[in-house]
Amino acid sequence: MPSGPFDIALIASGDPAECPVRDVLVHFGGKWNTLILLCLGSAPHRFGGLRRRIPHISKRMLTTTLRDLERDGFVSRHAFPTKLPGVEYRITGLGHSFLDPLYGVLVWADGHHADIRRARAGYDVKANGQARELSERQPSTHPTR
Amino acid sequence: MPSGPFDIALIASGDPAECPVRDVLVHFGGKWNTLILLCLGSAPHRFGGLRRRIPHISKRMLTTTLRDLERDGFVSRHAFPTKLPGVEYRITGLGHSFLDPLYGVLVWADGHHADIRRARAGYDVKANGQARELSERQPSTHPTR
DNA sequence: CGGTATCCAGCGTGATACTG
DNA sequence: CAGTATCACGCTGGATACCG
Repeated sequence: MPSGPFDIALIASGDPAECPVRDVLVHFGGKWNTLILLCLGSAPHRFGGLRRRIPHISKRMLTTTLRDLERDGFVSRHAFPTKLPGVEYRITGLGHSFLDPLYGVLVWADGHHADIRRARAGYDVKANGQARELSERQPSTHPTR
Repeated sequence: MPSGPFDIALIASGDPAECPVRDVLVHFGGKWNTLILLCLGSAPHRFGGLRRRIPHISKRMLTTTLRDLERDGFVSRHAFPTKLPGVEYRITGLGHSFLDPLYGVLVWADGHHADIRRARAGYDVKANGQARELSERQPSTHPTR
């Protein structure tokens, strides 16, 4: 099924605000979104718990990303009004259903990581070789500034 | 299968350059990457052909994104040295295999678009309501600049 | 046709300090 | 504990002009 063409117009259609797919792709673009979703997918977490499980995230980015995910209905926030504030984040049904396609990407990434690195290395040596070739023949067409 | 937890460390591990998953997620993050991949997935395209099929893309962004995809082995470039330059871009085996997880995401996005919009609208009215409530009680704690 | 070069605005992200 | 406020900065992407 996934082998058929997908309608380009669905993504590229005029107004970006009207595009369904971009709304979703945003959650891949963010640096922390997938991490947080993955964490919450395994179990509910408190704010501090998330910070501990996600190595380099700052409080600010954790907050803003959680707000984003909450806004789009991927996670829900539950604050219990104890003396010291305690807040738990859980994944919603919508968020959970999103884990399936996400895992698909992750599995692919894991399986093809080596291929990508190899392609990249090959491309880079080729690019460097050409640059050297050019600069040897024409010391400076563009005077480097 | 996709229901099991995925190792967070795989994504969050110390050095970002060492992370396999981020290498792939980059291709979702870019504004044009998925569009181009989708186009080339249906058939090989010339540079100009891609520009025509992807509404608002500039020459610069088309070039840079194609280079990115080429570097990572998703597409290949074939220039035939005719009088007027002609260049064809094709999707590679690696790129084609990536279409499967990509379609997974796209299908999900299409199916849950309405849910996201609804969640977003609900969140926004709630946020606005709270803001109004606050400003009515305390005219200006922070003098708004 | 298929690009490069250059400049620039905006946004995403990080660091730090303060708050209830 | 769970944030918010503020500033700084780099990178992405857009506009424009030029090139072989």
